Amino acid sequence: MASLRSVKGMNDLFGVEALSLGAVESLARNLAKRWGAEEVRTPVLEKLDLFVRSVGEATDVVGKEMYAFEDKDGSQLCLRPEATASVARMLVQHGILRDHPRFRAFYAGPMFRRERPQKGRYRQFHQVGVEFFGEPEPSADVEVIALAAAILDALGLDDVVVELGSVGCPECRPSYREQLVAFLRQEADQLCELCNQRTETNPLRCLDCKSASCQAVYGDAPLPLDHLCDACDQHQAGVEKGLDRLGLDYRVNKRLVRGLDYYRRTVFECTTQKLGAQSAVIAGGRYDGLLGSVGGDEGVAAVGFAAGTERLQLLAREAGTEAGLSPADVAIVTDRNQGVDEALVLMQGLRASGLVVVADLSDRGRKAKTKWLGRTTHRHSLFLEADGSARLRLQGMETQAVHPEIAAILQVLSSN
RNA sequence: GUGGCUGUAGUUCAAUAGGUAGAGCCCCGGCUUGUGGUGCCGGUUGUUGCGGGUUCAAGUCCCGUCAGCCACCCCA
Repeated sequence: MASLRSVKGMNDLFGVEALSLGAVESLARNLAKRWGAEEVRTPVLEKLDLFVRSVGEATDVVGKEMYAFEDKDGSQLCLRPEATASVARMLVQHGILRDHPRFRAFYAGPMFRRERPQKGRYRQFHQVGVEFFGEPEPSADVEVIALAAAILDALGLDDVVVELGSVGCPECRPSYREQLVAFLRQEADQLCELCNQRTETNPLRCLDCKSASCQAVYGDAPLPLDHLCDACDQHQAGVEKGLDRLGLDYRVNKRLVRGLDYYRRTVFECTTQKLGAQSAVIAGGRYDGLLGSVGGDEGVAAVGFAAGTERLQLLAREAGTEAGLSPADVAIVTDRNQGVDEALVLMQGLRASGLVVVADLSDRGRKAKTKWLGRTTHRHSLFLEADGSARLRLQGMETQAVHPEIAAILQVLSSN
């Protein structure tokens, strides 16, 4: 068995685990619908190149955490590490934007990243997310953030903070980046080894280094928000104004950056202190131009976010709002294996009328069956006696004898 | 990829200074209670993660390995 265990970081889900993960997904799905998003499903397996070109080859997600392999025909495939690139690819491949120049997508499903597993982080994990395509205006950013906030709110999560920032656009980012790199090089001897590496590979990410000594230096660093071009600046102002108008709480974080290359302008993150090192629960932003990197129209705007489903679930558990297993409507028990056929007919009828029915029709003893009833959650129970009579018990009510008119029982139960 | 902690029945855990592996829960059966998680009796379950080593003898010591958890990295 040891060798047949599930793969490291990939978990079997059953009981409340499976149920509450599904509950989080449908909660997000229902809310996304209210925002006009429609559900899409894309394959779990994609061409490796899709992520190399959109997410970025230099990013950790693509560079070191991807499950990539060669298919039998020699093509390079991988398990998707995220879904945004896939959705973008889908839109281009099917020319969806011709019919729907503004398209809002919702998705839910498993993603794969080969990292060391820990609390709230698994190699196969789940995300729910939305992408709004073809909407360049700040109001779309506001709607996206409002949806993220609505999901958190619906789960009763009030210790999650929305942080907002901007990483600029191809107009203003290059010059800002140069300034930042110059600053970093000047302070190189003050910085940690990692930040010195990042200075060359991804300087923006230095800004959220966890080292206290680095942060001390970054107090004087040029920040992206202070170096936006006029257009980005106005966009940012528009987003903030919209959020204010809706009364949504957020905190402007001047040094908020992203790990994926495709972000432009707005970036935001919903964070918590309750998941150990995994503070990000929902993260997103704007990625205008992403369609260009997957072979589509460069000019198409896009905003969206992805939420870690397990992380939402874990937070709901701590908040006491996690969905639990629901009780059956009726539990049926026979006396030994007497009256099994009658029981089957009854169950068929009850189920046809929409009730959840569980039963123990085995030839086990009365004791075993009453024990079973005792630990099985249900609203009503029906003890079918060998003589054809039945005892109906409503939860919390006294036992009462009932004659075996199935129709009458059905009526009693379904009118409840 | 790096570091720390852990690894005994399905599960939660025990096992004095190394001496032939135990308990609760759960599960199964019976009795009792005229029938709802009661009480009593009985029963099943383990290559003590795996592989080496030290020893007359290792769950207990040493090495390795794998797995889990937590942290770093990174991210949702």
